[in-house]
Amino acid sequence: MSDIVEKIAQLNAPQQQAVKTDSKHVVVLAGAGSGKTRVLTHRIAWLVETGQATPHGVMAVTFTNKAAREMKSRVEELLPHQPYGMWIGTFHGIAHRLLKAHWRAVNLPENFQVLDSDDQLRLVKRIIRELAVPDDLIDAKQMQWTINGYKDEGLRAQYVPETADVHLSWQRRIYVAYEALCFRSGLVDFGELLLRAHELWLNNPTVLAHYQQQFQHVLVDEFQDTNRIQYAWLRVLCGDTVGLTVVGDDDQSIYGWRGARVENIWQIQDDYPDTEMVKLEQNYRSTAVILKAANAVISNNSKRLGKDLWTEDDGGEPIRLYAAYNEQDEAGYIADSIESQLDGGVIASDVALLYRSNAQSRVLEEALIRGQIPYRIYGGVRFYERLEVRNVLAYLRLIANRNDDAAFERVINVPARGIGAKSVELLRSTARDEGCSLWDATLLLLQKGQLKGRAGGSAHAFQELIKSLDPQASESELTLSALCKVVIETTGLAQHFEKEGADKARSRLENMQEVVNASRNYEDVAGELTPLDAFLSEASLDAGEGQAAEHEDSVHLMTLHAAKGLEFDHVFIAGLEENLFPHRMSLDVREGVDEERRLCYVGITRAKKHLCLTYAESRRLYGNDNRNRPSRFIEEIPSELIEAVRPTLSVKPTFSSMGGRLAEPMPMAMGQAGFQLGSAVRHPIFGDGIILAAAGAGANTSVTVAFENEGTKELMLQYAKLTAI
DNA sequence: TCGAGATTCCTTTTT
DNA sequence: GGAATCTCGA
Repeated sequence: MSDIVEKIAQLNAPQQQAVKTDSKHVVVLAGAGSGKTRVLTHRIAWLVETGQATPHGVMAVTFTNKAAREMKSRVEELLPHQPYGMWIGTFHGIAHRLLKAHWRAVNLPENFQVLDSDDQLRLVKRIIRELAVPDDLIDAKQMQWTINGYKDEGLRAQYVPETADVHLSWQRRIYVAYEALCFRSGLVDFGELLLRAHELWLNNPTVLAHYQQQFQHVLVDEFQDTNRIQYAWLRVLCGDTVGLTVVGDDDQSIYGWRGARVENIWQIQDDYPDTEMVKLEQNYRSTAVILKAANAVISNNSKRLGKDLWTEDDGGEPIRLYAAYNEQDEAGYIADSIESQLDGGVIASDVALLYRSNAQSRVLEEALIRGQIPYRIYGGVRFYERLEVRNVLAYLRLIANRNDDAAFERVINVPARGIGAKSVELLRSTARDEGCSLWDATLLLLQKGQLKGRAGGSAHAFQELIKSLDPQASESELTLSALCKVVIETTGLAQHFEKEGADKARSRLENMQEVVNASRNYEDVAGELTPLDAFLSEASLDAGEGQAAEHEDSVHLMTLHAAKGLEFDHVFIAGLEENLFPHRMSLDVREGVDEERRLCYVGITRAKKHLCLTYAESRRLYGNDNRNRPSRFIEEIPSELIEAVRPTLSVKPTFSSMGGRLAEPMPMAMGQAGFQLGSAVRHPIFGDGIILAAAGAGANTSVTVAFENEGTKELMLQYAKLTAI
């Protein structure tokens, strides 16, 4: 007890207020770097230590598994004893846990599976096909998006209003069919987890009463990211008795496009008039310069709750701004900067390189590789979303649940075993007519002898294979990881991918091996679930960001979205151009630019010591060159905070001096030499430079190169010993 | 049924 | 520009 009091005494006044308040309902508006996680963890410890809540009576909700893990370990550090039974998890994880415990009450099969977005898309496509939707009226991706949108809003298919609009009514029909199919297959998508958990409360008063009794206090992190159904779920759970503390920052709301509602912050105050609001405005993370820039940018948004972040720090290096010729130059500059930072003793893992869209990462990666700088990309294609991994998991899912149609479809013909589109179509139509799963349809057709020849034999063999692997049906006493291994080998997946060519195959095999490794962690879990079920549900609810490589000393590359919640000494943000950041797509969405600006604010405030922004005057995107003006966000930063770094070039490249020429066809000889306009090159005497222009043809081809230290020179390609760098 | 060329798509995406 | 998906011929 005295321990936690001491720790809380080290917090600043508003933080202490937020931690110790007796108010039952608290909204903590916490600016970037103001210690919101600290407040949350300390409040949990305070509630427990003062006896206002038992560990069992605390629920803490986050959005990512990573955040949940982090919170758990930090709470454990604060408390003298291991807090047993505390509910710390993601919305989806907690919902999953509830549904597993009360599957009967929400009308789900005991072994229901979580459907990830790729499977979801497949199901949607299948339904669009089956319903024979008039050609191209409905796009599957968009339909998936629509369904998720409905679910985020808490809207089931039956409640979607019927309309005369052809498009909308088809959407409604597809949604209805999709729900039916999920139900039949025992599949639950991400939105469904929340929806069912909400219905669990609504339809089962005794269950709700039980949990309202159990929990004294619920705490929510990143509250600005909650959507309607998540709030509704919280609201019902908390009722009139359970305490609720939420922490959020309206300025860091960057998931509006996914249904997040900042308004939920107001909603609490409406629902609970006694709500106390605490603002945390002192920033402990960044230098004054960085903070001023962030404040200046975000002040251009009008709809704000209004916070003014301040810091005791009063200095800081200026923000560097580099205007690159093109994305190659930009990447080269960033790589060079990082290299010299590392030479100066900076640790690679204290450096982050952020960008707006994943497509930007390739060029940046290449530059880092050239500079031999260790890096690691966060996000991008997640581990459990990789093709080979998903195939292994699909086999496992089918072993766990024969009715998992999504898994069935994925692997029935992978590796190819002679059951092609025709046969699968037959299975589908039978399944539809009989209202059964694809697995049962296969059985039925085999019995009736309607699945003959090669397809029939393969289908039978396939079913036997799955059955033989099922630990429950056979006597095999395989451990989970051994089962994984067997699956990879006996199903032929390993050989299947080996055909792909050396490099790719190796990484595929490695990833599959990684599944085997990951499964080991579930072999001796205690609980109601079998190891297989535990592993599968975890796999679908966890992005699978490698835990092992976490602490490797490498530069972090990620999108701005992925960077939220993290902090780094040195931050680079690349691609500050109109149409890229703010993104083109945001420009015609209501309040789209505001959200982009918040994203920019998030990016800037990741930096503790030093921030570098870059933009390219010309950027090759999707195969053609684009010229965009520097991002408006740059102008919004007071110029006295910025130190502009131009490439060392005597003449500033303008459209007429350089861009005009960019549009001209490049002389053949240059391409043959492996160069293009904008290529970074090295000359034995003049040093490093960038090719600005080229003229002539064949042996007479000359290039204009801007050297870092020697100014701009025109060289004959034939004689100048230029090498690409 | 399979695999190679053709065509298409391309913002972010914690779950 | 590149992957991912689709289509068509063998």
